Amino acid sequence: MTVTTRFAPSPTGRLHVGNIRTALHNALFARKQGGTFVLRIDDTDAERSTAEFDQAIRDDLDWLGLAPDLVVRQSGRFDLYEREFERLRVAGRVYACYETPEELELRRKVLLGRGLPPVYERQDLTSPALEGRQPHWRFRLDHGAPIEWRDLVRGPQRFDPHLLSDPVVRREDGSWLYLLPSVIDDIDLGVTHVVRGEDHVSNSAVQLQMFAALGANPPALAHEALLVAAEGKLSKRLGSLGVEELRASGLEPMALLSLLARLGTSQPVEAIVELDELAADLDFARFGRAPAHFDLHDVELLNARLLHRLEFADVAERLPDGATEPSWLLLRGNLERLSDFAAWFTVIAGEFEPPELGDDERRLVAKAAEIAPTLDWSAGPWQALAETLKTSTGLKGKALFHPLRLALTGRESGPEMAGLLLAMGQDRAVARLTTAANR
RNA sequence: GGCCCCAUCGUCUAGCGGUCUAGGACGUCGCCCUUUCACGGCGAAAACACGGGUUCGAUCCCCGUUGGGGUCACCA
Repeated sequence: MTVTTRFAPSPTGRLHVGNIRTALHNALFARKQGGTFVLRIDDTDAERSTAEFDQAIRDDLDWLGLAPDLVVRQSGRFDLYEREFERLRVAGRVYACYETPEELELRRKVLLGRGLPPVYERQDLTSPALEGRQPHWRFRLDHGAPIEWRDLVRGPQRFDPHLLSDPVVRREDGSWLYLLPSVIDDIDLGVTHVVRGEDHVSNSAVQLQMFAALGANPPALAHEALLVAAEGKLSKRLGSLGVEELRASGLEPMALLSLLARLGTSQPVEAIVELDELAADLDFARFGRAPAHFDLHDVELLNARLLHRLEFADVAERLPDGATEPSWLLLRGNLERLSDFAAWFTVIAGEFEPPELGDDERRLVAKAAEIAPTLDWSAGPWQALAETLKTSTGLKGKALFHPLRLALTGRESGPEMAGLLLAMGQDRAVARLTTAANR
C-alpha cells in the first residue's frame, strides 16, 4: 500500500506552531514510508479564505523544508462534492433542516441548562411551519452501533453516536462545511493516514460514518495530543506563536522541527540536521497522550546546538562574502543564530571599535602592543605572546587573558584565542592592541 | 453539565505486580579541557499528585478526590 498523508489548513491565517507540528508529522510519515505528502488547501469558506494566506502557507512550508508533493484546493473541487452529496441525499444519509441558528442556539442552552449534552434533535420533517424556508443539510448519523477505531496514538476508540449531533454539511446558500468535503477528498486522493490534533477526535468519529456511507475504507487515524504553553494553550484558534515571528527571529527551521518532531514523544529531543533522520524514527506508538509544553527557549537552545554541528557547505551561501571554511569551523561553536556569524567574522576579517579598558588592563594591552609586532605569526603567536607577557608582568590566568580577549575581540567570551589570533593576522592584532591601549 | 484523554525528576518521557536503591533526554549544578571565557567532554542533584481498596507484595490493577487537556458550531 502506498502511503498518502495530507495537511489541510484553511487559508485564513498564517501557520503557527501547532499547525507546523501537524504538517511535520504528516510530511515525516509520508517520507518515512516513501509515500506522498499532499497539501490540501481547505478554502471552502470563501468569506475568510484569501489568496495571500494560500500563498503564505506554501511559502512557509517551503521555508520549513516541508514542501508538499501535491497541492489541491477544495474550491476547485465543488463538482465532485456536488455529485457525492447527491448520492448521500438520494440514499437518505443527508437530509434537509430548517431551524435557524437562533433556534438551535436556544435549544442548546436549554439542554445544557438541564445538564444534558447539547446534541441536535432531529425534527419532524413534515412540519408545515417549515414551508417556504430554504434548507440547510445534515448528515444522518447511524445510531445503530458504536463508532470504533484503533487510533495510532490513542489506541482503541469508541463513540456512542447518540451523543453526537448530525453534523451540518451544507448551508442554505449551497456552500460547504468542512466535514464532508474533507472525507470526499480523502477518498478521492487516496489518503491512507490522517494525522491531526486530538481536537478532531469527535470529528473523526462522525467522518468514519461518512466514509462508510460513501462506500470507502477509512484511512488510519492518528490523533496527537495538543501542545500547551506556559501562557496558555497553543491550539490553532487561540493566540499562539506564528511562523512569521519564527522566521523573523532568525531561527533555523530544523531547530524548530527537531523540537516539534519529538516533543511529547519518548524520543529524546536533539538538534537534528536532516529531515530524513527525523522521519526515520517517527513512531506514533511513541507519542504521549498528555499535552506537552512547548517552550520557545528550547528552540533557541536547539538552534545553537544545530549551528555548532552544521558544516560549512550547509551554510556557505548564507554567510557573508569572504567567509571561508576555516573561519566557519573556528566560529560556529559560539553562534546562537546564524546571523551572529557576521559580527564574529568582522573580528577576524574586518574592523571594529575596541572597547574602553580600565587602567590596569590598558597597561597590559600596551605591553602586548609592543610585543605583538616582534612575533613570528606563522609559529602560532598566542602562546609566545602570553608567555612573554606573563614573565614581564607577573600576571596569569584571567587577569592576563581577559583584557587581551577584550581588546582583540571586543567580547567577554568566544573561541580560543590561539585560533582567533592566527585568523585575524598580525596587522589587525597589532592595530587593535594599539588603539585599545590608547583609548 | 455530558462524553473522551492524561497524571513519574523543573520539562519531554521509560516503566506494562516483585528485576525500582525508578532508567534516558533537555535544562540546572559540579569537574575536566581552555595557562581566561565560550564550545566540547565527563559526572552529580532531581520524580512515582492525594485517599481508599485488590494482593504475600503496588509506580504498575480497581474506585474516588484533586489537577491538567480536548470536545459537545450553519469554524476548520
